[in-house]
Amino acid sequence: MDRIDCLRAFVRCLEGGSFSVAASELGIGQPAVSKRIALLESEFGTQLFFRTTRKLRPTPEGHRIYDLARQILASFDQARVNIEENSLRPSGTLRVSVPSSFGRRYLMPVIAEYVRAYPGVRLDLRFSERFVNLVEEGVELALRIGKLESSTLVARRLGTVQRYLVATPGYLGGRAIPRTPEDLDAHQCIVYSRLSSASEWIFESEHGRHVASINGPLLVDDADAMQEAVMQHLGIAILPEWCAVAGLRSGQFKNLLPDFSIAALPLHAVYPETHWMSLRARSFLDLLIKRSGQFSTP
Amino acid sequence: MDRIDCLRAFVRCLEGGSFSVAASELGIGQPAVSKRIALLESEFGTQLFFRTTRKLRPTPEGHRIYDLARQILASFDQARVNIEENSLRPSGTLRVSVPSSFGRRYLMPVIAEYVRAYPGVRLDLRFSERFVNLVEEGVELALRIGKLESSTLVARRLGTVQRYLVATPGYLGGRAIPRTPEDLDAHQCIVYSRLSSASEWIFESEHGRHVASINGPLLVDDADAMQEAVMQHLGIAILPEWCAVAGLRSGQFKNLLPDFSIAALPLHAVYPETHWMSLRARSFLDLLIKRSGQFSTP
DNA sequence: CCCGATCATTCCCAACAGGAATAAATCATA
DNA sequence: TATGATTTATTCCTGTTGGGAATGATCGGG
Repeated sequence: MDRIDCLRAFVRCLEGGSFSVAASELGIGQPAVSKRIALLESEFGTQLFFRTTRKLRPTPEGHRIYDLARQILASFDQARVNIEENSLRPSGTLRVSVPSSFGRRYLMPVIAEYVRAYPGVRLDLRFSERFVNLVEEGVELALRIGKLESSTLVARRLGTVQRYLVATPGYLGGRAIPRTPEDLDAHQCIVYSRLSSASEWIFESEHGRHVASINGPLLVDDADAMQEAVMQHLGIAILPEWCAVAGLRSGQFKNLLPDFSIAALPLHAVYPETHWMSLRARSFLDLLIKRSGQFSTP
Repeated sequence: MDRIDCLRAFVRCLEGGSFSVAASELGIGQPAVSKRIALLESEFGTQLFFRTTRKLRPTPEGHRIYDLARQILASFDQARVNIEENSLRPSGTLRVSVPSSFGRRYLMPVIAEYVRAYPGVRLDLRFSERFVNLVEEGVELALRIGKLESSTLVARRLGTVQRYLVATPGYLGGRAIPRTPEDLDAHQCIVYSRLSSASEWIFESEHGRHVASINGPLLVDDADAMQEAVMQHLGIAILPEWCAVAGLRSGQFKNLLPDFSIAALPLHAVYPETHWMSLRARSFLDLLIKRSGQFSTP
């Protein structure tokens, strides 16, 4: 028997002066009220009402309990209201894990829109290339680029990230421009260390699959840093589109092996499976989905 | 499911950082804890913990609920303690209904003893000749003299009140002293109006039962007033022993018809039947029983 | 003295809480 | 990579219990 309900019944009885009235107010039968009061009385080991079939008068103990019951019910209802009113409008702290360079480049407009739309939410952006443990860090939503490791997380695909093999004319000057993946063997390759394919790059062409084994001198775990390294003429790298496009358009970067395609990477939002996804996370995800067209540069 | 217990489980989980630990602390199984948290989550419509099998971290809503839950549990436990500590020692207001003159004469020593013994109790003595409605007036215990009307009250016999037919020499002077009940017809009889036998007095002798019909000019509903009337030489009255004895001993009163006995009246303590008689009432009743020997003058 | 109102009790049924067993997941370690 | 230990979720089963209808008892009024 729910003691909150018992206390509620008790309060109604005391205020209404009758078990039957309280019963109909509570939408239950009169026997239920009798039992709830009886249960409270045995719970506290004391009588709460002097009562006959006609009169109902609280005992001194009843009066004492009444005050405390009001307090308890107020706290409980406050808890409910507190939560409910905050579930009409997103609120609380929403912690989101975002790949650093992707986030900085593509996400900021969405972030701005979200922050403006939901002023009740405190957004805690965690930029990181790592696949953080969501639960441990209290992260409700994460964006992830690349093939997902199997997990219990729910994944929602948001888009696709194209990648380009690029280098600067400054680096290429004097070197033989690669025509096939195999030619990369003779080049300085800058490797993104977080992908599983760190030691080999895979290309597809009409003739099938080509695997180039890489022995570059530089491993980096940040796309922006990799782009910077390319701009410093340090070598050839596979850059995600948001790092490559500007340079390609301006002519700073040359797109190498244009006839060989590099597998695009999927972009996912992932989150723990739960019966009760918070509204703040839900609305963030919805906004991500709505704006997912912006996550690539046509 | 008791939401108080659910909140308790929730608090233990948050503080202990684990469902299992909370379960063993609460002396229940781990599945029970899982279910209680799940119930709270559906109650509030929000997730309370980010959790995997290894980590447990409260959500923002969980934190908010935590504070309120602590408050609720504190109130509840306070209610319990409040009541329990007051049921070790009698406390509260004990309202007792007492026949006026009997109470003033015989009860005061017991009252004094009770008040000294149980300083936590506020004793609310209601002197009245009426048989008050206990529940309506919030009276937990009543002393009643005379035959009890049938009722649902529990009655505990405390003793017997002897009655005497008395008058003053001052009244009798010049009149014929009654020798038989029938002689009372020629006398001024002072009648106690509360007894059912208001219009006739009944005597017993070795020859059987005698009924004297009374036509006194004075009806009184207070024994002390009746005694006073006798002392004013207004007539003959049946006085309870505590009103009669002093006068009889001092010679102020003459005991009439000594060969005819007047039915003694029973003295009862009555109280509503209840599963949870308060300790204050219980101890008062116990004291009454222990001291019931004082309720007559040998 | 009967009638209406009210509370307590009984009885029955559906719902549910609780535990054991099991599944699933996570993390550490070999 | 595989295994084991630990922890939570789920399932299934059973005993308990909450709830209502019906009934009984009591009170107060006409």
